Amino acid sequence: MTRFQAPRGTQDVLPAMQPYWQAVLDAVREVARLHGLQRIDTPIFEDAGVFEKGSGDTTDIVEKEMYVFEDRGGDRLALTPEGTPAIIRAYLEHGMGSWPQPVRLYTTHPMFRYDRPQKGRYRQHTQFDCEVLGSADPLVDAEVITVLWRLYSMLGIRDITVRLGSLDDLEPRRAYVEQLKEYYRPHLSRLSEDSQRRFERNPLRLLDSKDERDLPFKEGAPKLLDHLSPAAREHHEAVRAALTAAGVKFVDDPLLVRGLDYYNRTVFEVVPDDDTRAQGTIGGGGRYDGLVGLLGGPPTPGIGFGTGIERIILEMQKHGVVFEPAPGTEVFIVHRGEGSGPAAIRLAAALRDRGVAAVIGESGRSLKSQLRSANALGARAALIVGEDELARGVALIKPLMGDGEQQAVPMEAAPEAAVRLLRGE
RNA sequence: GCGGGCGUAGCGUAGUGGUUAACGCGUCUGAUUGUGGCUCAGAAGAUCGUGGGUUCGAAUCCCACCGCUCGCCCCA
Repeated sequence: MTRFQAPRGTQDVLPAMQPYWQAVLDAVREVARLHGLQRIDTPIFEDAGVFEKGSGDTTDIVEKEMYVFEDRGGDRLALTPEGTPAIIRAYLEHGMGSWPQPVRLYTTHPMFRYDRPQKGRYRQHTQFDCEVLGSADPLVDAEVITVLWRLYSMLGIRDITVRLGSLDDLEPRRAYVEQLKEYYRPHLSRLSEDSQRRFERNPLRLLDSKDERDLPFKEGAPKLLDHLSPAAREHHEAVRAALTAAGVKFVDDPLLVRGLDYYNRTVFEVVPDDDTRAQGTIGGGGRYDGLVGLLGGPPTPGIGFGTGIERIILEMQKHGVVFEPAPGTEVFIVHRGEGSGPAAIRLAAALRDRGVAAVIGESGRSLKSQLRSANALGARAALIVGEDELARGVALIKPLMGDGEQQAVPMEAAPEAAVRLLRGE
């Protein structure tokens, strides 16, 4: 009999890791409140078309990483590989276009991508996703970036930089890409295999190559940021000015290209200053003014980001963020002998009615063993109900912190006595 | 999809051709009959990732597969 394992690229979040998750989720909630973001939850799976149309069916995410399946009714469904198209689907489905604009939404949602796992990359991960729909204002771009910035700072993550780029609008970008291809075409045979592929598939990525064979050509290549259309140039400058005003540490990154087709104008990533690996990126996003239209809606501008909670936690650990053990059991109920079980249950219920965390020892274990459990759980007091106590109608209350004496109290008064003891008499 | 590293009790490790695979932590039990932490004693817990090969003999050497992990492509 082979034992089961968690599927490749998935992980169990064990109790010891929960404080990190709790801290991140708390911070997400708080930063969302501060920025006026409203929570939305979309299904784990969607019609596969939402992503094929939305994310773009030539993107890696859709082409090689999406979990697609047919359900018993014959519908083609996909496990959510990224949040934006799903949220836009909901925006359109529920007529959010007639809510006060812009609509500011966020979620934390599991994402699924069939990819080779490695540090910071999993087949199931969780993203904090934020989307603001219905505004083309560059101030909104900056505001969205400050959501990320504030979140990271709340969590003790420092030494990070926002990389800021602009992909211009669709038409001017096409012209630029032609220019770029013209520049590279004569050198094609001397480029790396990766870059030869990029030339066809995603020419913008040519500039992002780290291969030695490609480096000599990068220098003279036309840079997107130097060839922006006037409107995109103005937008980009406005975002920069706003980020400066907000105190966000950022740099222009003329090579920033993102793996999704729908972005235009502002794109950004947040990377740790000491991490150059691709999956060092802890968050990223951009503007997508054409996407709502692609999904069948009226022309509606939008911008958003995703940030991986697992990566945030890795970064927190790198920064030495640690948590006090969460306060657990307050009162441990030790019981022994005939009829003590129901008495213990009754005590536990009475304690919980008073808001006290109570755990009952296991039947049949010695007092010593049960008290050891109490100690292991960090309980601050024990209530002991044995044969003698049952016969006398009392419970023993024993302080486990400090050096108080244990004493007998009437059974009915025991819960209140425990509460008083926890309060410090 | 490509390349590197690693698989020994729940966890961390030792053992690198020779009896019943060792240690620490953790778990459970006990230290005069009903009392935690510290200490002490004992116990349970391992098909040495799986399968094949070499050998008188394999955790140890070889091969394949599986898994984990790190990096590349790409992404959070």
